[in-house]
Amino acid sequence: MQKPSLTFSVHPSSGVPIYRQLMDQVQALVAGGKLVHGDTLPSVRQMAADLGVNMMTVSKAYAKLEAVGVLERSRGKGMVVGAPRPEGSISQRQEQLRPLADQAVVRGLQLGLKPSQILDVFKASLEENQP
Amino acid sequence: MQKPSLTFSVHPSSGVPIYRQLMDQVQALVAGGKLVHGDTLPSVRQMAADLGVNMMTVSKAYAKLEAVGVLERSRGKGMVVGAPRPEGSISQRQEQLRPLADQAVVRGLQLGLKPSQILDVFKASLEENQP
DNA sequence: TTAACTGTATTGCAGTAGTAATGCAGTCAT
DNA sequence: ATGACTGCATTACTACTGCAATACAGTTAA
Repeated sequence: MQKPSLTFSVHPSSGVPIYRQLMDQVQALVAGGKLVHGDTLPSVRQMAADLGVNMMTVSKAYAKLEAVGVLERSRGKGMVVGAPRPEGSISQRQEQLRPLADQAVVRGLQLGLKPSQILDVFKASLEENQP
Repeated sequence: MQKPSLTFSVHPSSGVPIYRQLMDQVQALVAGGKLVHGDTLPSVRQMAADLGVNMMTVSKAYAKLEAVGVLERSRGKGMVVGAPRPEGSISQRQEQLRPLADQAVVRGLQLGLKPSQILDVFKASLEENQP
């Protein structure tokens, strides 16, 4: 199933690599449930044309997303959103999340925010990304 | 004031650049209150010898930390932990934290964790980094 | 002043990241 | 079988990153 109105955008001179901007957007859509198992994404050529970039750049993003388990790809067909496949126990997965959490927390403290104020940011982010 | 027992460590082949590993450690110590305004850090040569790396690598880490406002440096003297200087309103600073929070949240969702489980990770991280 | 400490600027170099042009290869409707 | 669509591998080039060797420059106490 092709989702009609998914629009992506990249900012080539933002410092963040194009392929990564694209990855993040797809990943957020999947994590947030806007894209679910079975949905297809625009072809590399389509997406490349839309964004005005080389198709290999798009391909690279897709490839990395497959490596992470977000997408499944097959030559001649297209890119499809993969089935969610949680690996390991809950606490193991929580452990994996820890470094990112630490990074954010340290940054928050360094901004002079109180723990409760930092927590509020996390809560807000959770609400907005809620599936 | 020199803190006697601060020990740093780097893992050169971890993929994370040495200077960044060092930055993160110092930054975490400052954010967590283990290093406060006025404390001095080991000299670049000292630190370089301890870690077994080039002193320019240490210097680079220190330089970046100064750019971020964590340290103050002056030639001939040494590196000193700067005064905390929160900029902008609370909500402005919370806004700055938002991208990092989003990144962590998306990752958590992608790991198949429930919002409450993600929040638990954040709380745990906050406790451990508490000033 | 000088010794012994501080950090810095310059330069070089190897490795990698990011992007792209182009041709190859699988799939499917006709 | 063929055309039109899929994604992929190869190659190449640029720019940047990370690290280091070395020489320079400020500070302070004797």
